[in-house]
Formats: sequence, C-alpha cells, structure tokens
Amino acid sequence: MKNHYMLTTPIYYVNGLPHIGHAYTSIAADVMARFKRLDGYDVFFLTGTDEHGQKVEQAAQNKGQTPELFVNKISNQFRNMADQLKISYNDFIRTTEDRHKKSCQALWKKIADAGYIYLDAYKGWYSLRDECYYSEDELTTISDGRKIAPTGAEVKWLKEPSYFFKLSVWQDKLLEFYELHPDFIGPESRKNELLSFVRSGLRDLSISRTSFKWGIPVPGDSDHVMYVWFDALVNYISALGYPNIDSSNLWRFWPTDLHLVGKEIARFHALYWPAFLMAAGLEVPKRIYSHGWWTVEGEKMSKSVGNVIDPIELVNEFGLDPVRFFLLREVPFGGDGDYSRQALINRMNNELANDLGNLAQRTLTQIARNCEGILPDIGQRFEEDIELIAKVELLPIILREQMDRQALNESLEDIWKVIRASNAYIDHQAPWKLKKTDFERMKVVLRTLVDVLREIATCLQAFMPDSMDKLLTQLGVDQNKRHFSDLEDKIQAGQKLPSPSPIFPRFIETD
RNA sequence: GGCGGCGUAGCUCAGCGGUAGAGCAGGGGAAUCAUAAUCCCUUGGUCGGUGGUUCAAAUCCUCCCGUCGCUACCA
Repeated sequence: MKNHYMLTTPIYYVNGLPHIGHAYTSIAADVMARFKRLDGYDVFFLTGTDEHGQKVEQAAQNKGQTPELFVNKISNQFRNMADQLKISYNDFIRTTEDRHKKSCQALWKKIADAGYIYLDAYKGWYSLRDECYYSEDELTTISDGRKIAPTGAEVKWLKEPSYFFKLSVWQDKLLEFYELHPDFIGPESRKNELLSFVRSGLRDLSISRTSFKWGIPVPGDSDHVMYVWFDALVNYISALGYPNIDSSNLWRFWPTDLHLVGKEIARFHALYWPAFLMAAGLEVPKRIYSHGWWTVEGEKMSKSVGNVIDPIELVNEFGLDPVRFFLLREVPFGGDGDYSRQALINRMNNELANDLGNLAQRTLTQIARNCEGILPDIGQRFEEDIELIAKVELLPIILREQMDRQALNESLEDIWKVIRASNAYIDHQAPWKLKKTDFERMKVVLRTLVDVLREIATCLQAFMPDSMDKLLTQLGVDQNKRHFSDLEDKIQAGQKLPSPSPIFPRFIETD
C-alpha cells in the first residue's frame, strides 16, 4: 500500500493568457509531484482553470463571444501550456464542468444546512461603469461631494441582496487551528500577515451575486450565482468526486498535502477555504505554500509596459529543461525573483552545460575511448572515491526534507555542491593520466563518476525530466530502475554504453 | 497610521551570540579527458546608522534612516 500525496496548483483565471507566473507555479508543483512519485508515493496532482465571474463574462462580451466559447478557448491555452511544459498533472479541472457544479452546490447546501449561510444585503460603494464595489478608503471625494473610484468612475451607495457566510464565528477556531498546525502556511512571513489579519477581526463574507449570471446558481435561489471564490476553491474537492466521500475512491487523497499558490491568493486559501471546510465538517488541507512573483529585467511585469514573458516562447528559444531549471534555481522559493535574459543564459551555460553537462561528457567519452564503451566494475575504491559517493548518497535524504518545506532552490544548490565536488574529483584523480600509469585505477575512478552521475541524475529527474532521461540512458540505467528505491541496485557492469552526446548545449547569442 | 519582513563583498544571497561565508563577476596559475569546458590560488566587506546588554553582537534590545509586503471580496 503506497503512501498518498496530493498537491494542487491554483486553477488559473481565464480572463487573460498564460504568462511566466502561471508557468512558474505549475513547474514548481510539477517538480514536487515528480519528486514524490520518484520517492514511491501515489500522487494526485491537480491543476485546471477557473472560468466563472463577472470579469470573464465581460471579457467574452468585449470579444463578441459567448462565455462558453470564450472560456473553452482560453482554458485550452492553459492546458496546452501545461502540456508543453510537461506538467504531469493527474487531472485538469474546469469550473464549468458538471462535476464541479454539482460539487459546489452540494458543499453550499452542506454549509447552509449547518447554519453558516444566511441571506442579507451587500452594501457598499458601487461603480456602474467598473461594475464592482470599492472600499471607502479607495475613494476620493470631489468638490461637489460625489465620490470617485481610482478608475475615475463615479460610485454610488448600493445595496444588493447577497448570501453571506458566517466567517466571523470562525475567527477563534482558525486561530486555534493555526496554533495547532504551525506549518500550515509557509513561508513564515506570509503566516505573520495572515495571523495579524485574522486577529484584527473577521467580518462575514458575501458569497453570492445577483448582478451577473455567469456563475453557478445558488441551490434553491436561482436569482443568485455563487461568488467566484466560493466556486473556485471548491475545485480542489470536486476533482476528488465530492460529495462522494468514499475513501476507497479518489477521496482517499483528502485532505490535500499541499496547495501551492501565488502570494496574492494566500489569504483565500489559508483563511476562507479552511473556514468553508470546517463549516462543512470536512478536513482542512495540511499545508498552504505561497511563492513570490517575477519581475522582468528589474521591472514589474505588465501588459501596458509590454514586458510580459510568454513561457512558450522562452521554451522555444532555450529549451524546456533550462527554463524549468532557471525558474527554480535563480530565486529562493517563496521570495520574489527577477527574470533576465542574461541570468538565464548564465545559469544555462555555467551550471547546466559547463558544470553538469561537461562532467557527464568528459566521464563518458573516456569510458567510450579507453574502455571500448564497456562500463567498468566498481572495483576497489579508495578513500576519496568513498567520500564522494557518501556525499552524493546523502542527496535523496536531504532533498526529501527540503521538498516537504518547498525549498526547491536549496535542493538545487545542494545538488550543485556535489557536482562541483565531482569536477574537483575528476581533476584531482586525472583519469587521463591514470590511463598511462594505472589502468585499473582509472577504471575505478570513471566508474565512481558514473555512479555519482547516476545518483545526481536520478534526483534531478524531477526538475529536468527530458535531459535526465537522456543522461540516465547514457549511463546505462534501465528505464525501470530510476526511482530512489532503485539506487541500491548498482548499474550492471560489463554492459556496452551508448555513445555519449552532450545533454545541455551551450547557448550562444547570435546577434 | 497599524502590523510585519528586509538592509552582509561589484551582483544575488547564506550565516542569526564565540576569530566575516558561497556562487557569479574581476585577477593570477595549473591542466589538456571534455560542450575552450575544468581545477587551484587570489582581490574585495568598519555585516544601513546610533545607543545599549554581554567576557564576547551581522547575530539580542532601543531609537533613527532606507526599502518592501499585508491592512477583506483585485486569481
């Protein structure tokens, strides 16, 4: 019986096209999902698209399309992006699917039956032009006493019937829950913000709208559609078949081990979502982790500046694995990062081509030329061989702990420490000299390096699946011997290795 | 305004009570198996400022300066 692991990306809102931020979240989640699978877990990795709400309705209208047509198109683009980035999702859920609607309505009923939903009126400053509410402090009062939104539109005090969720009664329960589960939200800085927000007092939450139609109808009151956040959050359990909570089914994955989110939506996941679930008597996620944002060449990414990075274009120019690597290597996960073309090229050339790619290439060509491509026996290892092997064998253990903290960049740093040590090792052992003085010793050194590379490549599969597949094949590792648990079985000596070819090309600017 | 984070080598950051660290960039050397990749050595910092606690402070506390985030319905 395998251990379960469930993780999710947010479902992406379809009012715009996918950009590097979406790619980042998905790639990070993918690395974690792949890592857990390599480590023997039964993984359920969920992603998808969020397709309701006024903004989508509007965006479709602006294009003269029906919402259905519009969301189909954009949702497909997100799915294509996921596929091109080789995101290994187990399910791609769309909030316009029937299974999701049923699930949402079931959860709503459950919470309503428990007494946590009531009908009242949403009051606030509403802008007809912007079709949304503004809070008092966002407004400016002009000379004749009228109030103006930041967009310049006039606002009016408006009352709209709305269902409310009794969030206020969950304040203490939530605080207690955070206390009991200190690792519930990461990173720490995000947790502080959240706690101070909750301590400052929670008001009830408006969870339905009557001003537009593009949403899931509230059960028993077809004048209302559910507020997008209620709708969206429920995707995580509708994909598991809620309200069917039979644990012999997909429901066995609940509660999820991780919701990976961007920092702008941490509150919805760490506060509203647990409250909804508690109100419905369901278990709460084990952990919410919020990562940072990317700037581009030092500037905030925005459509108006025109510096939005299309992940697919990046992949087309540099290749998938270098892009995946760069995004996770460049920045401490959880903090903000800056994308720059030069930084990507530096990482790609220095760390992938020079450090790792070249290490593999120099090792394998020596075996090809000096040993007729036959993988040598492990032989009699010296202390320096054993030391290097010991370092590399620690990696899976170190990585496991880091993955559970979502410290992906630390993992890559630790792997690269071993790669640097391996380059030092090959230089100090100088197998090209041993070739003339001690042929047997040369074979031991080269074989040691193959074993080290095999361990490194096994670990790196989660980050760079294609390249590491190629490397493991060159190292003579069977397709079905690539999990962490297979590392105890040494590669079969005496086999003929395929002729080596570079795994990571250097990138040369052509202009 | 309130709450919180951060400010350490040219750049990106680690260290968070006991003689200042890594990677990149810069300088010198070695080697030539390799994608001219690699290895070794090296230049460089009064750890934002101030006052304090301590035998001892980047490391704890005060105040100040700078910067960033959160402060409810904006995926």
